[in-house]
Amino acid sequence: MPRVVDSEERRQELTDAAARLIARAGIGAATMRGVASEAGWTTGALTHYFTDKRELLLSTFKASLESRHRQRAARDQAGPEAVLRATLTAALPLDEDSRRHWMVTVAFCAEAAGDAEMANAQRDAYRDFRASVAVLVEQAAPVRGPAALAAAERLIVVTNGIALQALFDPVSWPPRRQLAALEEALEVGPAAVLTPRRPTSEGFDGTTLIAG
Amino acid sequence: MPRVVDSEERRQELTDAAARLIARAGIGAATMRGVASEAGWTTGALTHYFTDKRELLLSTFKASLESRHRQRAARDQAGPEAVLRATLTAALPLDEDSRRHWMVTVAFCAEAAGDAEMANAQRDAYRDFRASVAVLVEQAAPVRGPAALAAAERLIVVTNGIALQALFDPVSWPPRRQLAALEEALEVGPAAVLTPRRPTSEGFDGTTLIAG
Amino acid sequence: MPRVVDSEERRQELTDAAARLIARAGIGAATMRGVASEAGWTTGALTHYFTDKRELLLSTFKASLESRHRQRAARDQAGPEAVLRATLTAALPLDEDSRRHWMVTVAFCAEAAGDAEMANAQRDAYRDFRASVAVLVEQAAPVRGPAALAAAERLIVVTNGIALQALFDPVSWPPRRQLAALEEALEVGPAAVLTPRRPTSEGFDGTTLIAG
Amino acid sequence: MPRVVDSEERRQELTDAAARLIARAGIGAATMRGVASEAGWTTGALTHYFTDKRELLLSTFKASLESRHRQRAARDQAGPEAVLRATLTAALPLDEDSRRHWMVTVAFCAEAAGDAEMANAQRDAYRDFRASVAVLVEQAAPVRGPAALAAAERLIVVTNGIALQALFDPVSWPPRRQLAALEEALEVGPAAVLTPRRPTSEGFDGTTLIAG
DNA sequence: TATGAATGAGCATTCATTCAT
DNA sequence: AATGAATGAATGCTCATTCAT
Repeated sequence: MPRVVDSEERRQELTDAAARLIARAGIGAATMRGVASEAGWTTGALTHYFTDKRELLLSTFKASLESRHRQRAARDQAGPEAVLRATLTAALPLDEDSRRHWMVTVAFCAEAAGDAEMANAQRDAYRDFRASVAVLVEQAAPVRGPAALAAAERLIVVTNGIALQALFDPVSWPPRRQLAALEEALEVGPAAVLTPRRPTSEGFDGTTLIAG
Repeated sequence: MPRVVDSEERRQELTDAAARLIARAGIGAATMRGVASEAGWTTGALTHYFTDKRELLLSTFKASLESRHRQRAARDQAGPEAVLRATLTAALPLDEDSRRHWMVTVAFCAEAAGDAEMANAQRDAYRDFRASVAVLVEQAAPVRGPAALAAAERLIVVTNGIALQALFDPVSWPPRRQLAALEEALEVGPAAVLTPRRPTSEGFDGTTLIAG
Repeated sequence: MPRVVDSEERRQELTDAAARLIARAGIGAATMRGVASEAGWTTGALTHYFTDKRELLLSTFKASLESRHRQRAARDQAGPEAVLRATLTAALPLDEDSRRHWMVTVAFCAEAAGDAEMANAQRDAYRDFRASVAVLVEQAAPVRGPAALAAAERLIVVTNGIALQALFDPVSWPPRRQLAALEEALEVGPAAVLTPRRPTSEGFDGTTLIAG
Repeated sequence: MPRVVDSEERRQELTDAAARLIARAGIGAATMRGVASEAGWTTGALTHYFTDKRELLLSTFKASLESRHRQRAARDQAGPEAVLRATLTAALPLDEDSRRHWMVTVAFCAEAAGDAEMANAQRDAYRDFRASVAVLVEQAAPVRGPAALAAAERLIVVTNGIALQALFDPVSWPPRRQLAALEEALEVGPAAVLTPRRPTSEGFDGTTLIAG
């Protein structure tokens, strides 16, 4: 009998390394050698678990999504409003981990152009997320069906918009600002589905932070 | 006597080719050979106008921005509200050209990780855009200073959020839907700075479109 | 107690798979993985029975020879003329099996260049065959000693010449033509050691077959 | 203007190196790096002139044939008997050069299995040779049409048979013996189309040479 | 100015081989 | 006996880059 190995765990280990590398040094640095080295393995081990680089990248993207989903599921015991808030919050690049997911997503988008399968994977992931948020909206607010889906899209518009700016200009968009902007959108305007959590005196005023 | 060549025009020609290639086939296809071939030149011509690949990419990104700015400037004769609308609209991937700019931006973001100069170029481009929009807001609405900047950010949040979803799922986000979503955000909620243009019965209901 | 395994039988099984693969897909396809897969085993099993790839190839060549010898021995009960005829006939690529032996031989020749041990194995195999044929000639015809050896060489010249052409152009050299050409050489000219078997009206006229 | 290079000459230079390497160290040694090194160039130069390894191998085989043809053409001024003799003689591995052609041919055969295009190239080369020899037979002997083609095949059978044995066992088959065996076949038996050149007392007795 | 020949490092991938189980 | 995880060197090939013309 050969050495017993948890194949899925090893794959996870390797896609984690790939995600780290992509987030830290760009998609261009995500070579087979680079990923193997980041993971502390050899290239041979990499090809043992992934047929080729494309599959590694695809798996890295999917694992990154899985990881977000698992985090989301872990919060499912709270009330529906809290869960919706937490779900959208988890989609913001607030810490190293979520920022990494965003970098993987963007890198994957840049790589997916001209690759139908990758583009579809990304589109499906987005639609899944939209559907999940719609369900949460139905649970948290008195909207149903198409209206819930439209509300979900409005919320994702705001979340993604914040995330992208934070990705481009992290200094101007520290976690506190991202959260304030999301909170405001959730409570005011077309994306508003939640009642204000607290009469925050802080507001959404980023200008004082654009020092750098 | 050497042939007279408009150096700037040639560079534009080459960065256009690079942008086309990146948008069509992904950042991975943007090799020196590939870009030269797309432009109808040889690699030698490429290295004649750009010291190396990095400069080519950086120039492609900057040229892509320039191109957007030029389009924006071309509309400056209209009223301030119209100019603001047009500016944000121009930031949406509504046609081949603007979609190309977005793909370049995303590719550049994926490439910029771990490259301070590239990351700064992207951040500065974002800040320039924010400042431009803030000026337009001051001209179009009764807000000034930091409040105008915050309003600009809100508007960019919405614009980028729509753009990113449209990039991931073009089928669900045809031009008409993108415009409706932007219009709604401009007129309702925290990002609202404009008075409704028309009592549109259409609204922002994407659900009927999410069939495919 | 370890499983009881007929080691020799297993080696035969593996070299057979190697021969099949070489004949079907060329020497380049004869990788350790490929041979193991063709045999229905893993690479580990392969290295269990052969110290390395070189030994596998050498064994495959030798096993291919053994197999021919065994077929020859099986016919030894017939009269000397028939045995000589059968021996040379068996050296022609008339069916899948003998064609396979020829492909292994050729592949081995291509591989043996620059490898003294392999080259010697091939030379010795050739000399063994020559000696065997010489003995059969002595039994079948009234020639002895050096003259029998020279006659054997003449016969092998013809046999190999037919075989090589049949290998290059199987369509022009179907089994019937190969046999006719051999028969003619055995009965006429410098290689003739046998009396004509039958006054064949067919003759050796390949031209009608070279249509395709 | 770039450096002026005779592209065809360079290709010839590279395929020559490949042929040398294949003959000296076997088809397994004919790697891109190995061939480049043998030729005194880099791998980059190799891929500049050949799209991939397969094309290099195919070109090497074809160039090897071309070379034989050129040598044949150079003798075309002599009388028809001499030309036929010279053509068949040139097909024997008598010197380094012709031996190299044979090794390339054999290596190519081992590689061609499972590659239809390569196999066809080899078959066509064989058929071309057969047709050429048939023409020479018509010029040198009073046979025409199908009979000439059959005679050509008989001669090639002998030539190839001698060559293959000489390839396997060069010590037993020095040039003198190869020539004697060919001469004998040309003048006696089914392949005889020529009148004896001289009443040689030497005959075809290889046995005294099989010392080593 | 522009070419394309040439470089050689680096790429993804395949391979023979080792070895713990 | 047999597995298959793991290695790392080597492979074919692509690439950015240089440079003589």
